[in-house]
Amino acid sequence: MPPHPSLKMKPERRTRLFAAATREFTELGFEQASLNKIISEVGMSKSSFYHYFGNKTELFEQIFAQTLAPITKIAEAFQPEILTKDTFWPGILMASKGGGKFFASQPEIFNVGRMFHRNLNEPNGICAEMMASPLALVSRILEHGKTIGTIRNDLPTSLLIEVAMAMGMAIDGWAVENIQSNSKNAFEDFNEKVVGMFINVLSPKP
Amino acid sequence: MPPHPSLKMKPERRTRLFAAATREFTELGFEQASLNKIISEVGMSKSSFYHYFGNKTELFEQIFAQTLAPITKIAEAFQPEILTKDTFWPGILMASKGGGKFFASQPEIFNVGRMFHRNLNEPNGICAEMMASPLALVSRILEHGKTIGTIRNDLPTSLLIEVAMAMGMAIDGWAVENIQSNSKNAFEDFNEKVVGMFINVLSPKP
DNA sequence: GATATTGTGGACCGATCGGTCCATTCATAT
DNA sequence: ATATGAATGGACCGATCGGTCCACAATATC
Repeated sequence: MPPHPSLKMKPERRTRLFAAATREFTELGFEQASLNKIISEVGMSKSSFYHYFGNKTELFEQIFAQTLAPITKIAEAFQPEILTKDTFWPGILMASKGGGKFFASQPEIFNVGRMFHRNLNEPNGICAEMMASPLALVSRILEHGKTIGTIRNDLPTSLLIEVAMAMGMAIDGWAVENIQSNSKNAFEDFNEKVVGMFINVLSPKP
Repeated sequence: MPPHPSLKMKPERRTRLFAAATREFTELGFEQASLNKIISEVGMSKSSFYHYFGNKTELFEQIFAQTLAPITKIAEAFQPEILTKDTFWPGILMASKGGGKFFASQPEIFNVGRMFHRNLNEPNGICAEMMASPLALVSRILEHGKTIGTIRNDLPTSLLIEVAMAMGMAIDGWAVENIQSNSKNAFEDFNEKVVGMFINVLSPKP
């Protein structure tokens, strides 16, 4: 893959464009988002935009590529099969904290993540593709957890995935709007409680 | 409130219109749904439509009024304050089963419910209004549960609401697509497990 | 059968959409 | 100074949107 043409843009301009686009995509969803509004917001003309991007979709994809793709790389390197009955949940918790740090280090990633979530169910299927490998990872984690007895076996994995994803998104959305305190303790406490909720739902029931 | 003009339509035609609209609204969301497509699908002209409806929004609202409003009436009559420590979760389970029966008795309500969920986050705010009282009810249930010690007190109610709602929607969506067996036993089992998941997440933690 | 009311087809409207096109400007390298 | 390619402004395109309007058809009332 050759480098994307938009990388030739003046970085500051590219950043402002991406910020405006992220806001618009998040608020309205991909289809409903107005490309006209995005570019007029940053004072860019149609021809300039189409000089750097083939179409609206490419803008979306480039934002993803710049901020979220590195995370999926990390996630792909994660080997759930290594986890044992004793290390399973601590491993998840550690990964969660690590991910949290990564997120905290570049805050705009929160917004991109929300944009991503917001558009998962759009009929264009852009996100569905990008989500394929992370989804497969979650599936692997849950299936492995079932074999070693740390994940409940009485409900289908597909349901557990849906529920876990929905919980994660809900918690993330709530956190973005309600946690402004940067108190590190509070954040760690919260993180542990969140993982606790997943344990409550997903671990085997008597 | 005078009766809505659309009630004068030939019932069979109204039903077909509502079915097509529900499908479109569910698949694409309110804004993205094409009114042109809906009416052409049922062979109705623009003028006919606007003879019975003031605008696109009224169509959405009428579908809601016809199928979901009765449920919210029932929900509003529900008095969570009556529940005690012993009757809390059994009461919820019973209500859940009752609701399930009501749903099962008129299957198209599933589709309308999904349409409703699908559009909750749309920026038009139509659903947000309709959702106000059900949301308030959930809030009352959780707050009351906190005072009698059946709901965990270590996390804010607003977060618990978000998580519970997200779980419910995820489970509902999964069930609609994956439960076709009409085996009554299987359904009751599933219902109990679902309530169990809510108990796992929401009940107090040591 | 004449009259009034209700229902209907379809052309039309302004707005907005994503996307194209081209003439001009700007920067850079020789 | 000039040639060259990248960058830009802005008019324009066809399509689609929700919604309006009016002339005509159907139905009901007398």
